[in-house]
Amino acid sequence: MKLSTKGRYGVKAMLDLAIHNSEGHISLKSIAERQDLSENYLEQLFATLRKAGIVKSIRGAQGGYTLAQSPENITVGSILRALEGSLAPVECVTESEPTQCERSGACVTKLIWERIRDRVNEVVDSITLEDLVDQYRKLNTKDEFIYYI
Amino acid sequence: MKLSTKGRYGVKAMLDLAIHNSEGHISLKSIAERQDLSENYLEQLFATLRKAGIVKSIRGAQGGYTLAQSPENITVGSILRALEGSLAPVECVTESEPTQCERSGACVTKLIWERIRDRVNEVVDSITLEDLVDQYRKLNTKDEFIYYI
DNA sequence: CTTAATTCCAAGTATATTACTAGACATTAT
DNA sequence: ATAATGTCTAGTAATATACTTGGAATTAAG
Repeated sequence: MKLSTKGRYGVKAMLDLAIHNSEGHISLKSIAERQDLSENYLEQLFATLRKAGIVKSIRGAQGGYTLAQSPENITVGSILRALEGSLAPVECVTESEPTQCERSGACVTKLIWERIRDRVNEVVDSITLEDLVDQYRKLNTKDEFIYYI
Repeated sequence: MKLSTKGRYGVKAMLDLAIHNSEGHISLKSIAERQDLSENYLEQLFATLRKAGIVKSIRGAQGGYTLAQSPENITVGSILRALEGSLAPVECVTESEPTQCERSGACVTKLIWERIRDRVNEVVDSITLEDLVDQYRKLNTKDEFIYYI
């Protein structure tokens, strides 16, 4: 039941981007350096995020990425689902195209997996990038800048 | 964020065992046949469940397994955590021995992972084998026996 | 116009994990 | 004595993860 690095790095990188959102285009290189992540690997994650309409890119020198929507409209859930796929704990309760077994109509354990799926989605869909930026600013006051993400 | 087959098969097999709990010792062979699982693989899962004190075994011919506690005292959470380890979505918020990074004291994303962990635990700890057996009996009335798990 | 900085794209790869299988041994009811 | 079980350890094929590599396309700045 672990998230992969895609989800973890993705949220971290998106929070970094949100924190610097007012500064124009942000390069992956700068995000990778600040967050100590592989730039090449981040490229793949941001390709996915771009296709999901969560970030916008500008190519060329001085190019980079910006949020495609304002931070209060980007949820952790949308980031995680873009990068990880459905957060359902088993295939058969995936929201979109569940691959149902022949017993799915009256499966007892399925009820457990659905409840887990729904609670997880509730949590991640209730937290926006704005919430995280606010938390970040509370923890990182200007006089003791420590940059925790 | 997927469960492995350990967790899925484990809950399935434990529900099967709970359903047949009144019939004495249940062999892995019979569980494997009814649930269409590998008997050898189930052995490994039940070795773990036995060490966790969730099932008891009787060796020799006509031996098998029984629940170590009554069904209302065995939660899905205890089964899943025995087989999968912590259900936390990332290592750093594992309940017992979290491997903390140097930033953990004031990490923003950590708050997300803790909330997911807590909601998942709430769900699985609130569902007992008795609940599942009840559900099962409702879905599988005697006159239309279909044995869905 | 050239260069450097960037995104974009497609493959390749080492490592780890998963989901088993295989086989030998120990125990016990019949 | 035998057959039916659980117990234990090791091996293994397939898959997924977490990247790396290399090159092409784009564009701001000098």
